[in-house]
Amino acid sequence: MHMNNQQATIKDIAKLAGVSIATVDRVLHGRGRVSPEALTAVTNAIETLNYKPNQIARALSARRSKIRIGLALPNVESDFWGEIIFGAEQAQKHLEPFGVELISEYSYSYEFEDQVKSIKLLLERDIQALIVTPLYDGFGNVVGSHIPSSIPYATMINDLPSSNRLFHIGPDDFAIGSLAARLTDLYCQGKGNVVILAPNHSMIETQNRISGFMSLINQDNLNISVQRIVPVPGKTEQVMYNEIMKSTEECIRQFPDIDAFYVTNGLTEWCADVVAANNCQQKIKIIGHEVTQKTCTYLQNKVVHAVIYQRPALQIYNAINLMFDYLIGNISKPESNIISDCSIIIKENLGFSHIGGQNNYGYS
Amino acid sequence: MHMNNQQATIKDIAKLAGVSIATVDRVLHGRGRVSPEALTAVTNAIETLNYKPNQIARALSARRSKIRIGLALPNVESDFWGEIIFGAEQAQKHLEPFGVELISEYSYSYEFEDQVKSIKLLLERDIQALIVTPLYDGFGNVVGSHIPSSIPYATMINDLPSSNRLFHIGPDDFAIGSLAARLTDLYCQGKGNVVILAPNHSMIETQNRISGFMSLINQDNLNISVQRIVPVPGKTEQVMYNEIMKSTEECIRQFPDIDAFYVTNGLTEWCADVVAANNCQQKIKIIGHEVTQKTCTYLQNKVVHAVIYQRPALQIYNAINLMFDYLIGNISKPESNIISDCSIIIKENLGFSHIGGQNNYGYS
DNA sequence: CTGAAAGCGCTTACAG
DNA sequence: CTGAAAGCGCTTACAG
Repeated sequence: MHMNNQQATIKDIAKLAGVSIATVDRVLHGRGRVSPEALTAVTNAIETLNYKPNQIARALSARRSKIRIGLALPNVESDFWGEIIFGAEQAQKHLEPFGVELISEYSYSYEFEDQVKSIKLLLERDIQALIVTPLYDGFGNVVGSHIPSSIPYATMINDLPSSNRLFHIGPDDFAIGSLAARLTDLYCQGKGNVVILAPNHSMIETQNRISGFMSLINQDNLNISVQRIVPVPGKTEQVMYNEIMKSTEECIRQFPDIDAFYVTNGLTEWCADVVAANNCQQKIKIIGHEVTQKTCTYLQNKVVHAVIYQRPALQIYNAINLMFDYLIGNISKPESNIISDCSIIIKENLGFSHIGGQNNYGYS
Repeated sequence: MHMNNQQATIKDIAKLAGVSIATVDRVLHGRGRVSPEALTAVTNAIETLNYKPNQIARALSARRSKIRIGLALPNVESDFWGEIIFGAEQAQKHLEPFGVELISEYSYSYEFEDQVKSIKLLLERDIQALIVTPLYDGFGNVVGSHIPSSIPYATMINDLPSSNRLFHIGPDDFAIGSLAARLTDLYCQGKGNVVILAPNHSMIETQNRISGFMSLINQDNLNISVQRIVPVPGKTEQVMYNEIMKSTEECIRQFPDIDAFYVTNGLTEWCADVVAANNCQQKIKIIGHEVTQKTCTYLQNKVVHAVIYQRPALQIYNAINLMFDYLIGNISKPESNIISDCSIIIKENLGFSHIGGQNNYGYS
């Protein structure tokens, strides 16, 4: 006898509906043709027994056919994208018993064309879904147009809002820009001259961070004066590296009464290199983004004062899991825009913050 | 033919070792008697094929016998413990297909004796493991002695370091005390008089937070002067509520030049109630712990300035999953002391911080 | 000490 | 349109 405090199984509803489990399965997935009578009988049985498919059994069974998810990612700033890769590996490990295979293609620059190549390669390998951090060229072209509509895809970190992506996961850039302004205000003790260093300046994400930054200053009437917003050019690690060093150096010269740098992206450590080299760390605070190994040291030494950490490993881990749940039918349609939880990292919480995706039992 | 890029299964190693899968299983779990020859053959096969048991299949099979995990938790401050319950429900949902059943017993006070009763009730219900936030009486008695050694148990939030608990998960209280001092310093713009309000004052966790707070002041030579440390008595919500209101009121009277309160525990909102009622929010900053609904409002209104959030839902979610992994043999011995990642919550990141365990795709 | 068999709950050909 | 059967990879009695 079936205990009624147990979860009903497909067998239970087959029995109650007076059909075979194959028919129940057909109803559950809406595939194959089912007679109207069978359909209602099964639907009712599902209702009365409050049937929830067992995901484990579903997964074990699904193992017979591999699920391939492609990842098209830049691999430029090594700490940041390395953490993404780590998160993908965690997801891989977690989903391997479910028959999931991840196929990665990296572009070693922020060039749009490189990414288009990556996506082509992935599509040749018979992937069922794709996760991409979309890059842009200067002409409004987006990678979405290179993905056939049969392949569901998600964006991560950078969005393609008007595309037909399945979902996007990433920070609220405007909000973290405001947060950066607050941190700047706090570390400047309520008064200071700031220069904003903006790599990837033309990207909408960067623009939003800057807007958020300016907005809080206005809204809260902060005594923070933005001396200049400096676009830092470059689409490869080497060029960006040289350019941000140069820009930092110039700003230190040009603005002798500067109190803080706000670096809008993960290149914070290179700005810090220059500030430390010029021995200005007492005078100039640095507020930035992301956590790299060197940034940790600079936080310890009080060269960098606060960074906003978007937890890249967790983002891709979640993106992959969400895509899997979608492919396997656990969820019919994910939330379209998932805002990542970003952490404030300062010297005093560095020790217990789960950096690099390590030690987070929530996903390992 | 077995593709060598596929994970080996128990069948593969059985074939290679020339035994049945039952024997392989015996070797894997060290149960039953196995001949030395079979043992080495299987061990070698496992080695050569780099065999990893499929957790999904294991779980599906394990479903035939329920796993019962007991939770002995206080349920006093409703927002905080409510979030714990939410996290447990998430874990329940996640692990239900694995045949896991959670059995909760709550104590509606922080009284040691109430918790001992809870544990007795749980033990009567044939649980295989236990997770507990241990309470203390005034005589050094601990709940560990009430748990038979056959039942593995974990502590959460409060530790029993010298007990034979399997693992502990919780914040580094000393470190978050230091973090609180830094936040106080920042919001006081580098100078201020502080009163520490300390509910659960006698608990080692509270003591550690206070030590951490004082320690950073000394170590970094902060211009923060702690006017007084006020123990707030009470072991039930009602009493604690009255007492912290009273203490806050008295401090506002007694220390007219106070710049900030540091509330060492999750009762921050009640301190804020009094500060707001006395219209002191312009003058007195509040730094505290945990996030409640009212605290969110107070953060918005700048009555409370910063709280340190230990993510209770995530902690119990992780504790339950870890215990499950241990029971099912996925991990032989968890790390003994797992430091939770605590978040800084301020007005500017309230909007995108995943509060209450909601929206965290890492565990739902 | 060992192996054949049934079963966990689902999916997927296959044969009607 | 429908159902019996095999299978996903493991565990658990049961019979030798």
